Amino acid sequence: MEGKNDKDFIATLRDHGLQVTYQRLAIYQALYYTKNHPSAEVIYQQVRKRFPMISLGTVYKTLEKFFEVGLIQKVSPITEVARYDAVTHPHHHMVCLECQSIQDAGEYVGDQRITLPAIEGFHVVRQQVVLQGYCKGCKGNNGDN
Amino acid sequence: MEGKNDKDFIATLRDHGLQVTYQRLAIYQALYYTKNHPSAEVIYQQVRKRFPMISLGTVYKTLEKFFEVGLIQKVSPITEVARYDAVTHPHHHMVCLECQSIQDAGEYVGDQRITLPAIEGFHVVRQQVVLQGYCKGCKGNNGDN
DNA sequence: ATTCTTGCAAACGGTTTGCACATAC
DNA sequence: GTATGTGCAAACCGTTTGCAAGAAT
Repeated sequence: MEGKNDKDFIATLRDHGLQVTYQRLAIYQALYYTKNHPSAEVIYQQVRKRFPMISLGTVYKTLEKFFEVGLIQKVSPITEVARYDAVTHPHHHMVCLECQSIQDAGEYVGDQRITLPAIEGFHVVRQQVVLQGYCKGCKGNNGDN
Repeated sequence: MEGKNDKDFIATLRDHGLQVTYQRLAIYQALYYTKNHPSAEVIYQQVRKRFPMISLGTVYKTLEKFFEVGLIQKVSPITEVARYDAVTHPHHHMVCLECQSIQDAGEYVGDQRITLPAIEGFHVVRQQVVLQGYCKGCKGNNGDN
């Protein structure tokens, strides 16, 4: 996981059906060697050190492309815009990937102990399970995955 | 939970230390009687049917205020801007409420069966646990909760 | 009377888009 | 040579902000 050279990265891009450019290489490497889940802006600043002529637009387009072919993950936001809920006690949500609807999915956060390793040093205030998928109405007409 | 009248709603607002206006009443009622987790825009359109002079800015300010005093919940987005991750296999995330940093929190989504009732009709593609709290560096200097 | 809220419009910031030029294959 | 990607700048859209007028206590 450490000793990856340019050839490996190029192969990875090709394996995902992507045309290889040095911009894509730089962007993927920058992301690969970061544990921080950086934003597009942060990646842009990082890559710019080596390639000052790169544009922020390219970073956005490239990340979106990477995400489309499954090379990287988009951590958040879950929905494009903020959504509100009059129900204040903690509960889970099911978000439809097609129509963006959100349904409640049970009220078991408090009871249900989600045991995870390696959270020493992290003080948990809230925990929420987000289920992404297709709701009743949208099932069937899903293109991706 | 059904037979709430205006007086009840007014009391609820007062209980949360809020000054009562008909705009706030309308916004809260609109949200209260919706299971859809609507966006600010949707709430605006809804309320506008009864009060055509209301402004979108007021809806935003009001929802933010409601959220501050704990009257409603903001479902998403978890972070303000999109964040990316070269690690593609499903795993949980810890999001710091202070510095917005994101750490991985284990890779147990696949194994860990999160059993929830009432998800018939919903086809789950991904499930993710989001832990919100304070990271090592930010612990202590937290103002809210 | 004072403080808080509203409405309007402008500003803001992250993201997307259109297009001419450049590059990968 | 053709299709695809890049850079730039403008557009876009959800959200926030500033301020004067209005309403709540």
